[in-house]
Formats: sequence, C-alpha cells, structure tokens
Amino acid sequence: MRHRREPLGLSSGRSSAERYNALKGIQDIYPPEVFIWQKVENTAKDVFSTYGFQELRAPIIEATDIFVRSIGETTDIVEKEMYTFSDKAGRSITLRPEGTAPLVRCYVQNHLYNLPSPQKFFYSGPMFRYERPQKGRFRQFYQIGVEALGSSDPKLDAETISMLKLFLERLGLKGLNFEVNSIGCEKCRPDYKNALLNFFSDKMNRLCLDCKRRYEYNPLRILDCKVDECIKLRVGAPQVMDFLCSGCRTHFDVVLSLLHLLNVPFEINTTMVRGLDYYTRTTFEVTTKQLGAQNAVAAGGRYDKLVEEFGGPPTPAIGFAIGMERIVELLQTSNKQDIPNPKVFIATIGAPAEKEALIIANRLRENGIWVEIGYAGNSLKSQLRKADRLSAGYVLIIGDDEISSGKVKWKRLSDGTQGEIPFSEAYDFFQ
RNA sequence: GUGAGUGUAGCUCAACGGUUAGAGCACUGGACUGUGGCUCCAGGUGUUGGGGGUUCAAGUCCCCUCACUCACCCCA
Repeated sequence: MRHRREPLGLSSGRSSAERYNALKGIQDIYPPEVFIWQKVENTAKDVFSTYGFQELRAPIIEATDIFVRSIGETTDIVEKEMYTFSDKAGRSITLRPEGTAPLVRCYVQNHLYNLPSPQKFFYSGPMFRYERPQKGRFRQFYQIGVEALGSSDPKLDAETISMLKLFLERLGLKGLNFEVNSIGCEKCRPDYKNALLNFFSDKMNRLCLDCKRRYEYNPLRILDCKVDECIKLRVGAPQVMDFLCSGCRTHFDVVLSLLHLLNVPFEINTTMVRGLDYYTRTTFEVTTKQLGAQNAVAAGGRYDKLVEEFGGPPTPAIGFAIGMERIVELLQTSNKQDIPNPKVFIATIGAPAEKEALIIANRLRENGIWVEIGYAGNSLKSQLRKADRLSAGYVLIIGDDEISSGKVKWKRLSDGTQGEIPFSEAYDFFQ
C-alpha cells in the first residue's frame, strides 16, 4: 500500500528555491542549435572573403551620441528601443542597437580611409533593442553585417547584393524575395517628402492614428500602412521614382541592370522604407513568408553621408545586415541539423580496463580523434547504448579478457562488424 | 507602449468542479551475468508558474501577479 508522501524540507523558511531565468527577449544558444549558428557564421566568412571582405571587431558599447546622431533622433530605435545607461563617471553609454555606426566610428577614428578604397569589412555579434519580443524578434539578437566604404560605384551595390544572394544560396535557403528601392539623396529626398506632405495634408483627418504620427516624422511610411482606409487614401500618391534627381536616377538604373547581369531576381518596391535615417539611394531587403510578421532576413543600403557625419572625408558606402535568428529558424525548418559525432567510444568492464581506456583515449586524441569513454561503471549494454545514441563510429571494448590477451575488441556501429587488434596497434587503427 | 492567447513530469501533451493528477518520449535497470538499434517488463520525478478568493471539494471557476507566445508599432 502506498502512503501519502510528506513534503520534504518541512521547516524550510523559503517556499522554494529562487529560479533564475534569462532576461526577457534574451535567449541561450546551445547544442544542437548552436551547430546551425556555426554553419551560418562559417558560410558567411567563406563567402564574404571571396569578395575581399575582412573581419572587423568593433565594441558592443559606445557613447550614446554615436547612435543618436547616425540612426536619427526621431527614429523608434533611438526614441524608445536603446539600452542606455550611465557609467560610473556619469557618461551616457549605449549597447549597440545596430552594427554600422560603431564600424564607421572605428573607420574614421583609425583613419582607415587612408587605405586603398573601397575598404570592405564584415562583422558579427549581438545587438540590443528594448522591444516587446515576438516571433523572430528579440532584445538581444545577432547580426552578421558587411560594409564597403569608399566607392559610390553602382557596381559595388550590385556586387554586394549578389554576394548576399550567394551566401543565402550556400545555406540552401529557398523562397526568398529580393526587394530593391532608391530613396534618393539629400538633394532629392526632401522634394519627395514635401510632395507627400502636400498630397496627404487634406487627408490627414481620415488617416489612422499611426499614420497621423507618421505624417509628422516619416511620411514615407504612410505608403506602407496596412489599414484599409489608408490604403484607399494613398491611391495616386506621388512616387519616389518621379522625384529622384538625375544622379540618383542613373545610379539606380545601373544597379538594376547589373542585378540582371548577375542573375539576381528582384522586385522594385517603392514603398520600402528604412528605419535608419542615414540611408541614401539604394536600399534593399530580403524577405520570406515563412517567418510570420517579422519577414526580413537581411536588409541594407547605401549611406553616402555617414562617414562625413562622423568627421571623416566624403566617403560613400554601402552595407547590409543579416538577422541570424531568422536565418537559423529557416534552416531549422528546412534542413536536417548536422550534429557532430565522436569517432570512437571506449566501453570498459572493470577498473584495470578503465585505466587502459584512458591511456588509449588520450593517445587517439593527441592524433586529433574525438574519443568518448564510458563513465560511472555502467553495464556494457548501457555503454553500447550510449555509444549508439552519440552515433559514434566505433566502439572499443576493453575488459579483463582483453587485458590478459593484450588485444582490444573493436566494433563498427554502422554495420555491427567487429574484430580485435593488439593494444599497441589501436593507436594507428583510426588513422 | 497596446491587444489577444497559453502556463500540468526533463520534453510533447491528457485529466465532466469530485479518491492518492496520468500517458507517450527520454532516462536507468532487467529479459540477454561481456555487445547498441527492434520488442517486452520494471523503476524515479510534479509545490499543476506564484499569491489570494468562491466552494463541502479547485489543475479545473473568479481576481491579482509573473513568465512565455503571437500580433500591432517597429525592425534584422
């Protein structure tokens, strides 16, 4: 008969141990998922280096002003999403919400513009934005980004976009859409903005609440609104393409023709708006329908004035950033994970065998072979089961018999064949 | 910041307001004393997220709170 169990720790003052969780919107990355991350990072490095991009490691905290000035004071990122703190001396510092500004700061501070142009860099690492988490959106998220500084040649735009395409192809991703747009330069963009303001000025009252706000700080965004009434109201609104200056128009046309030349399938999306103020001319985005509302897996564009803003010489530039979590999620649903497996598992019976196993394991490891050994004196059966679970290539079995005969038994798990070899030859067996 | 949904074993999920909250997977052992995968048997685990309330009785109903999820906003 079973009895009701009395709770343990009757006199415990605390009701329960405090449980620690990662902060909201911040997640741990561990095996097996981490292997996908490694694959993405390695692929990026391989592909980007064939285009001459080299790694640059900028800090993840900067003076707050670096982001305010570059991203724009009235953007959502700066207004409400930055992790900003005071350090012990009272300076305002911020965890980077994006990677371009720190890289440009580094470029200017270290006079990298004195090196042959264009200079091409890639980076990867965590970014931080204080947002409400949802699918594909986190407070600490990872980006791989590239930046090419020092050329306004449209070839660079096309090359950069086609490099992104190659990267995504290498990962085996399908069903992605490339969207490109031009948002003009500091000369022609104000004209377009004014035209939009004019167009919507008498329709203001009927716009949705969000669009009324957009009218004030970013009227281009009204073109992107999902509310039915706003969609109706914007029929006949002025188009960016009609307002590009001749320089921007030509640049855009060349980029498009080169994208054709490089077999990048794309669509022009004239309503695509970037969230950061520093973009000029070419902007682009890679989207998918497989990720829910956060559909951009990578995005970027030109920023021809940013280096000057940081006090450097006139230096046109272009770059993009890839959302790691979003790429990883796509790979998880479409690909099988390649989990690394040990080559050898050593199963032992008895204490003398355990010592022998340690010696053999070490020797094999010195030769670069991944070896696991059985622990805690489990039965041979359970050790073999563990080897099977780990998908080990071979099991070596060592017991009293083997020690007295001087031969170790081996078994190949894929087909069950087995045999034995002298201890002294075990070291060479797996070469 | 706004709105909606969900919290039960390590994981995936059951349980009309009514005994001691169950099952699969996984884990460990055994059948097979030194040979994995298949099969069968056995074994352990829960403060039902937390707190309060209604009730003879709450995993189940109500309130609060926390966490997670999705969406809006925005973005990679």
